[in-house]
Amino acid sequence: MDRAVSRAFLLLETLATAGEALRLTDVAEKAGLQKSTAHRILATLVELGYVRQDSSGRYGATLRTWEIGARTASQLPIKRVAAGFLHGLHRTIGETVSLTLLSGTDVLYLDKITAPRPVRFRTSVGSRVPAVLTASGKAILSQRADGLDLARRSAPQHELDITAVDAELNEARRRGYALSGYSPGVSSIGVAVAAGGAAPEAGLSVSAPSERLAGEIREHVIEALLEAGARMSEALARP
Amino acid sequence: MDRAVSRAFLLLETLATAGEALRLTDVAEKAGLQKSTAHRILATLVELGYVRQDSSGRYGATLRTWEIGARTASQLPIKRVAAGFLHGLHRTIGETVSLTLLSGTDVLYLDKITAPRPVRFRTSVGSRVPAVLTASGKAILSQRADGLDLARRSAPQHELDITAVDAELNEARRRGYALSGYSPGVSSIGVAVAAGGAAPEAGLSVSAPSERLAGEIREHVIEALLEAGARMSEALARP
DNA sequence: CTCACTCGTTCCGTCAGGCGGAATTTCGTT
DNA sequence: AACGAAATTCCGCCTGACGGAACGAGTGAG
Repeated sequence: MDRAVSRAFLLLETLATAGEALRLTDVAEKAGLQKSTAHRILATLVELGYVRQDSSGRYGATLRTWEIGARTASQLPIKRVAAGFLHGLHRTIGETVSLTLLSGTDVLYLDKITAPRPVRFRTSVGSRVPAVLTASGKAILSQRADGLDLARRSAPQHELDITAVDAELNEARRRGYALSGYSPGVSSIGVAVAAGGAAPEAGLSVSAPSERLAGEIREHVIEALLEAGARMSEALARP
Repeated sequence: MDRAVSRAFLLLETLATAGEALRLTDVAEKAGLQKSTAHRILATLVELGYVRQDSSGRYGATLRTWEIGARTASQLPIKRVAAGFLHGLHRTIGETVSLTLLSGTDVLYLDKITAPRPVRFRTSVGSRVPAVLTASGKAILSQRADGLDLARRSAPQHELDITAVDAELNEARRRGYALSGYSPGVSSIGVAVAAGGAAPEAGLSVSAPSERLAGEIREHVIEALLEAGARMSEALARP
């Protein structure tokens, strides 16, 4: 295991997470490296274009990482296939629609079309949330053999009642969709998407202020989601 | 300059660009590395979670890079500030609107809201296009002292007539916006955004099939863009 | 069924180059 | 000018990266 390589990525992640440019001393300390070591590796990263140094000497991540990451993401078949369905849902419903992907016990927000009437909740594309806390995540878990296990593994950190989660997943499996409201005042409805009979890994969800997802609108949204989920699963099955 | 580090990123970029999973032999060859060296570094990247190996042994980039890249991008002040203006433009115009950032002689697509009526041209978020070929890029160049130089530096690869470009940039500077149609059938209109009197680095643009950007609609779009550009520049000036 | 070929993986002797403590330079401050 | 703090460079030690070669697993042809 190449030490310099793992340290380089450690530094890069440190800078990307920091948000602001950091001084060498702080980067080194956060990463637990010797100053001279951090300096040498950072110089390499600067030369490669992944990091830049501002005029005051502070180090920050460039958009290079984002750029090559975007290349990976844009080539994902699931993202290509989903684009049309996301637009369709957004057009008929008019609220924020998201595409999520199961990643470990979390759900990763792969894509999103935000509502014209902006909602103040921040789950930006690229962010990671425990699957069991989200609507699409629950929908995915509900249709997987290891769903409850995945929920349990992220449970300790969130003081979940596993019995209640189990009941909720059963309910979701029965209905075909799942609900969530872990962010106060915001409701979500999610469905799972599976490629050709396999265990689902992706999900679609609609989020909006709770009052805008009530009554008959709610039924309408559920219907649209179920259809989009089914059609997208179908589209994924035959490449 | 840590050799292993630069090789690790070389391999990562190779995989991210490839789109499909690659065999060790091919990765090594594309990157110009010895098989055993590539193997060792790839094993490190797998351990770190940036690369994964499918059941047939092929290597592919994971979404890890995308994830930490997204973290960097989402923290960019310019992206936060632009979000509202992009939505505003999209709502009033109804066509695809983009946020671009000058990066060397290229323009980087930082964010985008695509039209409900989908247009078939692929400049996805994260992609890179020579600034002098795009509307927002020309708008940016037209307001920079080094604009013509930047255009010239990317010119040889694109057989540009520098005299014509110079004239076009002057025209754009005079009007405050720039046009483009390098993709046949698609027209774009772009304006520059500058933070507090400094040389502009960002741009806003509207793209649509040429026939939808004609006549009085066109005037309407230009007006909206000019106002959004000015207001956004203003918003960037006071942090 | 066997042979031949290819590709992934592992081994290992060599030595380049990563390591980090310390020295030096740079920068900002009083 | 002088001080302190931080960035950068230096340099001797020695680890761990390197890559050619050997090995093993898988595959297809005969």
